[in-house]
Amino acid sequence: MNKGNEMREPRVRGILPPLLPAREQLILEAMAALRDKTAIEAELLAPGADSPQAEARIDLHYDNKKFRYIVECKPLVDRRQLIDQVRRQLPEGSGLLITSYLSRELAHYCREVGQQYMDTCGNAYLRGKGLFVFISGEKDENRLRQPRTPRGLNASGLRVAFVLLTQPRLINAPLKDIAQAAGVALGSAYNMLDELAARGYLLKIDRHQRRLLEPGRLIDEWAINYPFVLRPKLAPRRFTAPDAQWWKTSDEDIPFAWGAEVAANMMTSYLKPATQTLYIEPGHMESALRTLVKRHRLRPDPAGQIEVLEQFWRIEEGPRPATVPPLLVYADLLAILDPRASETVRIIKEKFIDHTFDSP
DNA sequence: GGATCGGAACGTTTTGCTCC
DNA sequence: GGAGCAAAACGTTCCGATCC
Repeated sequence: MNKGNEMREPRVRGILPPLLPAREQLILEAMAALRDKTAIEAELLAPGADSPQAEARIDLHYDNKKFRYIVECKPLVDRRQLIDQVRRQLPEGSGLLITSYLSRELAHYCREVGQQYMDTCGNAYLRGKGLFVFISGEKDENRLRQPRTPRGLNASGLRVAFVLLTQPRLINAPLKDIAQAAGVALGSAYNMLDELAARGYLLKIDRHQRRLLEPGRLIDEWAINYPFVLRPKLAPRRFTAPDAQWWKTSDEDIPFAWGAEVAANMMTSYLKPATQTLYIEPGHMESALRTLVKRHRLRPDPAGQIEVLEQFWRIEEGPRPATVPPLLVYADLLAILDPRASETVRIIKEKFIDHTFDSP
């Protein structure tokens, strides 16, 4: 807590208990901040016989009077329950909570319940005979300055990016909807949007407006990373079928969507599928597989041409599409590394993906 | 042991309602 | 119409469990 003015070291008296260095530092910083804001001098003391369990005591000197406090030190106070817990531990009237930063709301709560506090940003609530201090709303500058380090796109990041790329209406949707569509937790969706913004893929205009930047570059990065990062987590299973043409049979009653080569065939009529990839909702996985196995006499085979994966996104309302979104077909085909597929890959990208973000 | 993620808790903003 | 309030919706932060 040094804002340009040379700060004197706060006073320390007596042999301090085995206080953790970080806690001692916290108390000293809070004492210095209080002196900066109010000119009230503070003195850190060892706990006395009256308060052997306390972390420390401090004396505040103001107007030729001394105010003694029993200190409870909490590096982080971010919720009311913690304040209530401290209140129960400390003696009424002389108990003092010292923390790194107390938000305006929690500061007001402390005042409401009568819990005196000091923080290292200069916020304080102190009340005694001839003493009244209430400061709240001082910002934690260290916290505000913390930079964010961009990381690579992980599985959750790929999930979120996928729904933004394939369902562009979600870009300005509430976080809750994005999280639900991507199948990730709300906190993860928030972190992943932050991640996309940090990597230059997303511009947060305000609370309700976002814009996808460089979708082409994001599509490329997504397609490159999907086979290695997200795909292995989709519980892949392989099968073979006695009839190589089994996939031509209509299975509309089973909740799955075609990916990779079969999807490419349906979209372009260009590629003759040698392998079949199916995406099934996790909730329907077992029943759908049972039906497929029975109907087409599939049998498990680690080297089989049929691959079954969990569908990782939630589809929009309406009839179930027969194929997965073009972006996923594109990524699956790229991963196959089969020269037969290269022309189809190009057609799918040009015809089904690139135009999606042409207009603003 | 560190990284990641889900979910709870909390803070803030928006929306809807009532009353004047 | 708009001020005031409450509830709902949403965004943000952080803890603890789990995974690697």
